[in-house]
Amino acid sequence: MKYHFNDIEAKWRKYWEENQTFQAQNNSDKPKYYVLDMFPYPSGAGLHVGHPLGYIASDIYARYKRHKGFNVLHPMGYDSFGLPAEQYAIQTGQHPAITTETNINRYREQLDRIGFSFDWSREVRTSNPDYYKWTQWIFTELFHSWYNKDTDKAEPIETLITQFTNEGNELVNAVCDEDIIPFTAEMWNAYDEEQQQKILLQYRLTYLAETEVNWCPALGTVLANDEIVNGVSERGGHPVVRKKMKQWSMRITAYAQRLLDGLNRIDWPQPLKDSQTNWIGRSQGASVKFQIPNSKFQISVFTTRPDTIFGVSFMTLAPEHELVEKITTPEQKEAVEAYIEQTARRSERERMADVKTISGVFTGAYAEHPFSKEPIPIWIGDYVLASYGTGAVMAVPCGDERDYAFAKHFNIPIPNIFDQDISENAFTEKEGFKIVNSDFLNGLSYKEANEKAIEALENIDQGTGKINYRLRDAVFSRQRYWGEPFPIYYVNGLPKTIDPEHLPIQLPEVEKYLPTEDGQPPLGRADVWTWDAEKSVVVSNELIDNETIFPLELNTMPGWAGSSWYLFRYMDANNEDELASREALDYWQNVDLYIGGSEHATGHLLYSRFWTKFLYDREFLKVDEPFKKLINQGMILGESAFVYVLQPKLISPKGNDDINVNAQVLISKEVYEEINDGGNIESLPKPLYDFVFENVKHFQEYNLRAKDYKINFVCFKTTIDVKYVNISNEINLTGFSEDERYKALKNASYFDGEKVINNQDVKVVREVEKMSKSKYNVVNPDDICDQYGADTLRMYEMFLGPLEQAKPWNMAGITGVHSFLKKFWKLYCDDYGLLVTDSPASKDSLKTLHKTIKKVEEDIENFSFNTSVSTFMIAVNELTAQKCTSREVLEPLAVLISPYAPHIAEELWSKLGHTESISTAPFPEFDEKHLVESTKEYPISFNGKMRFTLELPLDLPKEEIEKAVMAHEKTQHYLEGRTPKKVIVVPGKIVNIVG
RNA sequence: GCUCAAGUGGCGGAAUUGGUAGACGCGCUGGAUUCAAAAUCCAGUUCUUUCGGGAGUGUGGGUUCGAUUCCCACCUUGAGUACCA
Repeated sequence: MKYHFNDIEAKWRKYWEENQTFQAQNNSDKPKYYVLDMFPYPSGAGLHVGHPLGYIASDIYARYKRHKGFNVLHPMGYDSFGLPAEQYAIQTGQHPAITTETNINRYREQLDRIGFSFDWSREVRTSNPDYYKWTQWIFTELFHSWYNKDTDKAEPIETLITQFTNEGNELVNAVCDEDIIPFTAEMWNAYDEEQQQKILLQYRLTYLAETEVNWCPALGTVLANDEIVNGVSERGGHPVVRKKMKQWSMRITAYAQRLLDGLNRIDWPQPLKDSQTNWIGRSQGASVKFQIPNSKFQISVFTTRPDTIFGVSFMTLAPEHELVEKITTPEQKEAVEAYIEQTARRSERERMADVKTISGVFTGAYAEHPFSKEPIPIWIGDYVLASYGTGAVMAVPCGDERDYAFAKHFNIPIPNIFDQDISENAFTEKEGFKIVNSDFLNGLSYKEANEKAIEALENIDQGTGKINYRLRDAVFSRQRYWGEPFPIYYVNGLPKTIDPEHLPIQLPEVEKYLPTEDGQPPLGRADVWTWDAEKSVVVSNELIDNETIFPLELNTMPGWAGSSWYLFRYMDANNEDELASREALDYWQNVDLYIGGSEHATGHLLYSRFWTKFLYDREFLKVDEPFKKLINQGMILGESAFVYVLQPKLISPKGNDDINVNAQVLISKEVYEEINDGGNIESLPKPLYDFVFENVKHFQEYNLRAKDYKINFVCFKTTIDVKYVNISNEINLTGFSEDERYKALKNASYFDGEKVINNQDVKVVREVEKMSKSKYNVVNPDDICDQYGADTLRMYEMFLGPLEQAKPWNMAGITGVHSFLKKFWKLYCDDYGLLVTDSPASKDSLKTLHKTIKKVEEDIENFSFNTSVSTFMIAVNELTAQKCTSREVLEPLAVLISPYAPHIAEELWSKLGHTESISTAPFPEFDEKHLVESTKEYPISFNGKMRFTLELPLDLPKEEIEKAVMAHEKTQHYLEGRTPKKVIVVPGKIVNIVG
């Protein structure tokens, strides 16, 4: 019986599928455990070896938990709405649903080959109407909710209407729009329906608003802040401009504090928590109002340093600030307008890149200091951002570096309110100083002055303590086709939701996936995209009468809509009446272990926490955090392959024509660096020179045009697709024949440093880069499975190093893991059959087994999967040496390894006579008694250096150990005649002789 | 610039509370088997050495009988972030 991994793996994949081995039950006496992977976007490129890394880790954990007696939910699905399918549709006219389906099937085939224990009966796809029905439903729930700051949670909009009806809005403490007009109960009741709806829209958790958005003309859509990197779109790198549009927004800011607080209760990597904390950007301080004398205007600012209020020597407004044009004096008008124009012309990119230049202009206006009543000049400057805080700052040059630089640049006074030196730099510390020159704050510390200043501001009604967040409300509309349609239609321009019983509102057919000519989103092209409010059906656009038949929303939802709640759908994936049943939600609660990449830190992971908290507030869920524990798996990098090429050329006397001579030579990196510049062939090493000269001359004999041309050459580095490179970094040039890209290289020669030789296997130079199709360094897991099997792939991916660490994919070690599995197999059977016997195991074998149980269990609990692979290797090496054939050792060993290498474990398990899947077997129990030793190999150190070991009984007392060591002949040798000053004996550990 | 993480053989990496540095695997060297190769098996493999030893976990200090592990300073690399008032 040989280890035919391909047959074995196919057999067990089939068995698991037919027997639904990994189907989770929604009611069970066992404790529950929910293991989830971040679901993939099914791209056309398929999976590469980097994708399954996290899936393998979570699968090992899920299988381990099953052995440990848990009812495990371990599902998989697809985040199947998204841009690439739509881009492809635009280019080819192919419906995105079709490409998506094809891609999903490819993913599924690839996933299946690796032997994951997913419960596929619960698969979800965000683009499936049965699924997005509930995404739409959650949207309507958000629409019909408001955030009550008094109860600190979301409530149904009805509770707000009741308050309006009874007492108006003055006592309402809600998270809402800023420009709310106060009204009484009488006024509310007198408003017509339309007026009331307009007001309610200012309170809803999802609302329509003119928003300044990041518009990407090239993609024809709005992007979220986290979809923009360095001022260009994350996908495609297209420029992004600011533009005002009517958009759906989500009032995530209502949850800012709770999103922050929740971080303390979840087990996530610190860097991830840090980036959410930064993204939310809480800062505590005060809001201060500065009056502009002789006018009705006042400037409101936010400051984190109210203690420095007496250090204010000017104010700066963002150029976009609405007061700028109102307060600018006639004398300064020209300069101000010129400056505004100048900043508007600068692109976001420029403004970001250029942090050094200080610019600004005086408006001519003055504000009044709230305490000293001194006039304060008001400037504008583009270092103040319109989108943060109030778009205005009180500038304290002695305590803030930007204010300091600005003041220095424009010769504005810098009053010092610290007992510190500020002649060179601003003093920005918050400790180790006393306030001076500050009236009633003199002599106080930061903390004392802060409190006192806020109190004083509140007393004169010029300010109040305030907490500010950097987090903005999330724009929720996308001008896209391939996304969830909004369940919204418009009556007189006011949005109304479609009742839940009529959901889902399915995506309409369109003939093209582009925006319309007049700039409407692609859904503007649909002919049947109108809501009949009486019959509750989508009907043809011609029927719009705005009485019973109304236009539907043309935007679609963003990618994060479907992924914000999918974890709950898996709990009851096929439920047609609810998002998931109450019982399923109560039983599974939330995800115990979530594994995925760190790129979702401020997108998916923040939004899904927000939606979970909302669903919790509205009592659909019993938990308010989606993912209890989260692990970021490190990226697997590709090892791109390169060769250096010398290309001989012929150049016409005038230099206006050149011909590549088909006599390329591959050269080493060293030679390349020497002759890098190209040019005259006289500079080449002799053998190369001869080769080039001979070939070019030969060429010229047959090409009369080139007769007078000058011989020249260029050198370049070129990428070789890794599929042409073998495990020893060699490429076979003849293997190139069918690939257009390498046609020119097919017949290239090779210069080995001494001579030019023909058509040899050449070694490539490797460089570590991100694994991607465009870098030709993608390794497909299917190929590994073909060659070595899924069990080898699984173990090797784990063996590469710690899960969280980024590491390059290097095939060099895979043979070691593969031969380990062969060796493991040989423990159980040889060519003639099963070797396992019922004879009792030796003491040593039991020790090996229990040592392994202990280590593997600890490793899995600590997610240290790489070290358990080594542990298995050691165990197999030892058991092979011990010639162990005992069932009492080999049977538990098969269970131990089954989370890692499930196929081989199942096969051996059935050979051992079991009829049920090994996944039902309990995890072996560790028994300390097999590891108890009677003696210890004591390391004997001299001044901390280990010199030799000495075996002594473990129960030997300290004094006896010392005696035995001192009596040893080697001790005298290492002492070299010295008398030891001290002998440290730690029983069971070590002996150290000092002196 | 700021924040965080990490620096260990030729390579990936191991070392649980401070206690035998380099487990395990790759690669390399030598050997067995073979007509030969693959595969398999055995031995060796941190550096250095006058073969007694000596040095050694990014660098320099410190604490300790003893430091890869703890503390301080610095260097390098990687990741995130970017005028946040």
